[in-house]
Amino acid sequence: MTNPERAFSMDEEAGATLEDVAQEAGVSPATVSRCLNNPGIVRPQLKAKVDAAIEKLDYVPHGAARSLASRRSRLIGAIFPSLDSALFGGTLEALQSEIAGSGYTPVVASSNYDPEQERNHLRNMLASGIDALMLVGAAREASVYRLIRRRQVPYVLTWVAKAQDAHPCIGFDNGAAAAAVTRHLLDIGHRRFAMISGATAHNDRAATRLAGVQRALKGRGLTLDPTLIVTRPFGVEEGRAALRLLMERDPRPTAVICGADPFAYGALLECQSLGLAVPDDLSITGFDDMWLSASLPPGLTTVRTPRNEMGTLAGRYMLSVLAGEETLPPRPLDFELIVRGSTGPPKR
Amino acid sequence: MTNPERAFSMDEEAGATLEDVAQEAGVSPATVSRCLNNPGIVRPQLKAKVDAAIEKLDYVPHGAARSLASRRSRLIGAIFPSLDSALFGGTLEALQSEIAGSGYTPVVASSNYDPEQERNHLRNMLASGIDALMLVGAAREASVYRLIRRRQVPYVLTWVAKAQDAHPCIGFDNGAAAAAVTRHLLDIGHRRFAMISGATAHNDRAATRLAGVQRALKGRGLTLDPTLIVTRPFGVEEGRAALRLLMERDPRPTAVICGADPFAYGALLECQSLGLAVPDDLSITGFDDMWLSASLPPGLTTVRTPRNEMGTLAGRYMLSVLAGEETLPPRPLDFELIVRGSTGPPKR
DNA sequence: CGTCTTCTTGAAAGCGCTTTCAGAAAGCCA
DNA sequence: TGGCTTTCTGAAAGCGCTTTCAAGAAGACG
Repeated sequence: MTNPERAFSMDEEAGATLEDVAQEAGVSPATVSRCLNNPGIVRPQLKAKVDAAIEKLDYVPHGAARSLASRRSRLIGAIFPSLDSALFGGTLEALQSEIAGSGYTPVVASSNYDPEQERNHLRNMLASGIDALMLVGAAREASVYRLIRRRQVPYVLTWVAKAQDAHPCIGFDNGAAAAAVTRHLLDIGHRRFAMISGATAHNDRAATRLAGVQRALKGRGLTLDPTLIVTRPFGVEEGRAALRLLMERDPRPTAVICGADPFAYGALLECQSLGLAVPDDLSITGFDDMWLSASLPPGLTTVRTPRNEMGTLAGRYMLSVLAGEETLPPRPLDFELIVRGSTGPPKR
Repeated sequence: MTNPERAFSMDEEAGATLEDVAQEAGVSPATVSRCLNNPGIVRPQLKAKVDAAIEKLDYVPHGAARSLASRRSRLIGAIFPSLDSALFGGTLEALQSEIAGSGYTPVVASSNYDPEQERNHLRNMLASGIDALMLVGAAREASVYRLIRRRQVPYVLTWVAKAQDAHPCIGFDNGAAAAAVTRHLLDIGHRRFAMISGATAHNDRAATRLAGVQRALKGRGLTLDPTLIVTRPFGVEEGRAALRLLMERDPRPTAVICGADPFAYGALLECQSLGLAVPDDLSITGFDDMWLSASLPPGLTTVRTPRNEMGTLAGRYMLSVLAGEETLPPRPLDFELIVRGSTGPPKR
């Protein structure tokens, strides 16, 4: 057990074990363990000795051993569709801050919007024994959820307000948000709409946003002309290209609803190139209120989504479930319609 | 917030263990273990039986037990200064893709550019038994490196080309990149420079970039007027504010070098507000070639940094060290000066 | 001052897996 | 076919920690 060498050199290679600490402090391993996990029940005097020994030996508990014995890994998995836009970064960062205080660490993966990759990462994470799991969106095969349930891992879906099978969700209503944007445009007089949407195939957020727009239009007796729906991967350049395409339609739309801010940035920039005045010739809206939306002239009308809050609450929710508390995910979070200069009454 | 039906029961419905698999397949646990870790050495016939048993029982190895016995966690730590800009997201995503194939998963944390937080996360990660570690930048207290070395955890620093104490680095020369930008401006005739820099306190990348600019100027017998150096937290609005400030100087600079693209985006937008023509009235440069740099008129002259490549190579380096191969980190990676419309000869 | 609780503590049994080590099986050569 | 080497397999000993369980110490009470 104890390495005899270590008695002589403090800087031995192997880290000190709990047993070493026990010996140093003159107590049993059990007591040291208790000091670490349940300090309340050990006599202060002993605890002080143990703390001193820990300090002296620079002891760090061995996570795997701990997990094995306690059946908890203190790891929380998080799988995002992508990490290299600022979109999910905020959620991840908030999640991380929230759980760090409780000694949990997130393990993360990016699925590149690919269900297959997501499933692989999930398998991997389950094998490494994550205690809880955060996913984005609800659209995935039932077998994936079965896998999770089977392992009894608490999980939460983010970026969506509700899912079909009563999965716990922490998010906002994408459809309502898209509808709100649409109604704003309707209210100021627009009648001919176009939409630049992210791919809806495995992305229920994109799909729901599109549906929200359509629903709002239908509520006023209008429909979204299918030739005025352009579906693209997310990106500024994609937004530019999409706008150029839309401007070739006849008659042109007077408002372009973008399913994500980067599209809208591209659209705004392309208008500038084409010499179109925003909002007089064309109104443009975004989605998410990302970092440039306030700054890019004339200011982007968009929906502020609670992306940090979702991370925080998802973390809090999982911690609470892990603590054995009876927990219900909060009701759908609020979004906020931010009206800026990129929308106005149609002038034609 | 409570519910009689608990969302999840904490009762363990134990999953199949390796021993169950062994029994099902009629072999010893050792053989099953070998099938998992070293399939080559077990007779195909037996392996088939084992595979069938694994399939049948839907067996997933227990990560903690595995780690404990093998002394490897298959976890690789990565601590970033921030995650909610797109800057480090690309590095993380690339790292993740690179190591995923080898069965490793990244555990990540964000330090918010705060050494204290970084240290805490590091402790946490060491405790959870990461096999390797990726950090950003080299500037941190020696005690932090001691902590890592003590645990014998292979590590690599990214976003820097070299560090004082021969830490393994995978990155590019920030100073040379900044100098390249500066020389470009010098070459087209600029003589009066300003800089918008990130905080240099615990950020050696920012510090090195600033130093690179100063070095390049000194090479041509010029200096950077201290009143023309504005230090700000990264952000578009901060860039705007900084530019406004700089335009109040007399005489005005003819070129503003930004230590990061978001600053430059803000600066460009503020010029637009102020009615300044870029590049005729003012040349502006950025750093990192982020997603909007090509699109934001008139196109931002900037330095393309190998942010994905750093993630990939850092992953590859760590895997290679973990595989016991003798590995040298690659020589400093290339950056690329991208000249776009935001720079031109001073017209005044 | 003895008995009954209530707190603390230590001994010991694992948690599920990997990995020697030694033995069995199979292959090889004469 | 016998003796030797080379594969392959199984038994068993942990990896470092948590967590019963029972015993000892300390306090409460008559």
